[in-house]
Amino acid sequence: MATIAEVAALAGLSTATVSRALNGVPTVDPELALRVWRAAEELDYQPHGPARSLRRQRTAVLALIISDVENPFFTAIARGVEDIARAEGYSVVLCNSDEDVEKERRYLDVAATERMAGVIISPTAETSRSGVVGAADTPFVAVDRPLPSGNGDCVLVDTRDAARQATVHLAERGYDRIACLTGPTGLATADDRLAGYRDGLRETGRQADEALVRHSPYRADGAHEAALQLLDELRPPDALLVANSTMAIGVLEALRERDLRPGRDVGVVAFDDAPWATLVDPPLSVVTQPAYELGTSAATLLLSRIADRSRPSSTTILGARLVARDTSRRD
Amino acid sequence: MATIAEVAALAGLSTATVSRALNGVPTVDPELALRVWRAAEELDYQPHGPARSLRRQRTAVLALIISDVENPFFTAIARGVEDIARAEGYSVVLCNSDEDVEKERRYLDVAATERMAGVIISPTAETSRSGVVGAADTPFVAVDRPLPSGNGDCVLVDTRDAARQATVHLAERGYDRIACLTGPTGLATADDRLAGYRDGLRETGRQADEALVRHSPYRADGAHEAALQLLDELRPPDALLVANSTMAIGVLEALRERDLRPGRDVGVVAFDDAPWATLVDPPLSVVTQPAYELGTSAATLLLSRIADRSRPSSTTILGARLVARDTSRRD
DNA sequence: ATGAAAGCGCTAACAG
DNA sequence: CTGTTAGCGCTTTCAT
Repeated sequence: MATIAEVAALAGLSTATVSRALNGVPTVDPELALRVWRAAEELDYQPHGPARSLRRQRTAVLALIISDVENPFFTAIARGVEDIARAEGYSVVLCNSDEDVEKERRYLDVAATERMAGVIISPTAETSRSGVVGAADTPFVAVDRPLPSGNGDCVLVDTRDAARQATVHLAERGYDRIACLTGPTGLATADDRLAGYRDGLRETGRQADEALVRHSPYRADGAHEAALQLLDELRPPDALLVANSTMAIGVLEALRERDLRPGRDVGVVAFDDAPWATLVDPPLSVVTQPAYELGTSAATLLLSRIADRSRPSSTTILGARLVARDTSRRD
Repeated sequence: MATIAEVAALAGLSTATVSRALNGVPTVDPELALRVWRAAEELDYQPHGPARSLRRQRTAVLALIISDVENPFFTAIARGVEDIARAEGYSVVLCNSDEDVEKERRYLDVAATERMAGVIISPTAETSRSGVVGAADTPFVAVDRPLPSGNGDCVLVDTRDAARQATVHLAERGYDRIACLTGPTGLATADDRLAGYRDGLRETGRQADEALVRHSPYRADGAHEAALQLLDELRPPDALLVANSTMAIGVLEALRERDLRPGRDVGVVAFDDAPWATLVDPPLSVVTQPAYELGTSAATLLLSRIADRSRPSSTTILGARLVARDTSRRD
């Protein structure tokens, strides 16, 4: 592939002028600039990114590390991040940690090695233990879940309050034995939703009953099994608060297997307004989170941190909204 | 951040030895290697990727350019690619072209500029016009859709035959006026599915009727509108072949708005076995594509091309399978 | 087995 | 406004 030196030779100019022309430095004689452009075109010149990064000591790429590419919640975040980033001239690379500390660690390493400009990460449960992120000096912001250490920039959802609202809503709709199916202990969102559930129980004068709480990975199969267990108890719940939409799939399947109709037999509210939520029968009541805005806020925050690494760290908390549909209705 | 020179100084060795030790060259004295490792550890040394890439003239990152991160079909491909790539020591960066030639072009540029080792792309409808990919000399393979030019490595699904099967299936189940809701003209998968639909009509002795064909973007809203149009015709269809699962969402919504029950009133078969397909009422009949295998095959193919750029180009075609559930059943 | 030194392609002082 | 030149951090001959 052509180098800047070849372009310079063809244009009969120095590499410095070529570099300047190509980078749009305004002091270049327009006529020479034209010659440069033509020569570059002619040779099908492509700048050499690694060389440029080496020289400039910075890159224009951001890493976004999420735990599940297949979850619409995270892909919506990705869109938000992308939109902001590209407007500012950054590229975004999406990394899928799969809720696995090892993969996460590996991507963090790649980000450091490639000297990426910054990283937005939705930390896995155990990121905490290894202070990974804090160590590297790549700017970063946590999204959806704070770092265990609790410091650094982050943008979160007030998921605890949303869980509380959802629980109160179920209680008001006449459900009495409300269970909670949440994610793995240690994952902030899972813990918060559980806490909000307990807040809701307390608020409606209900006794917390540990037999009604189940943890499972944020996946359909785990939730399916957990739901089955719950439903097969001697005193099964009459309503379920489910911590994400992937889990909701497993839960709805379990209900069907037990011939229980959501809403009429067992109330259900799940986090995340998946595209299919209105298509299932009956339409699923959900807590909808501002995923896209989570992405735009995180990206904006990261860019300001990149611009000023000494700025005090900040936490943004966005609200979530209950969308009551028919799985939280008895009739 | 520490450089290799600092590590060398601390270890009391030359940078050459440090480089060798760090890269596991076997001729290094084990004791010196140990000293190197310790010094690197001590300084929290992170190799400088751009410098390494510049010197080595290659990188270990692959780009995967897909048209919709929110579509489970593509994210499944991504998983396949990732699994193969990481096993071979490559990282994968996911790029979302959003079915937009401009974004696609931009990512292709990034891949070229960053001298990525290769790219796997699901080309947008118009990639054809601009011979973009062929131009760059980054190795690439097309996945899911061939390049317009038709040359180069690719791995596809026999989607035309799958569409034919699905159409015949609908006919056999007693549906008579079968419509086809496909993607934009020019997108290979959209065209192929339409062609297969026509094959199926012919095979079952039916007349193709252009009034029963609709094109829309591969999105829920477009499909929703197109379905509504179709259903509001004087002689509406009694069955719908839908070209992907995102569109299926729009179609099912349209059906509900017109108070039509899938299966009983209007037969439906959609491409892609989305996670929610069994949850809707009644469970959705689908054509399931081997998305994950598409990803692994594409990655394997790309790696062999990287290893041997002169190898003859190849085309892999994987089969798809009809999964008949209840939306293609009258009773 | 180790070290010295060149050079990958680019940008940014600096000089003119 | 343009050219000369140094050097970013690393790997890899080439000597030793």
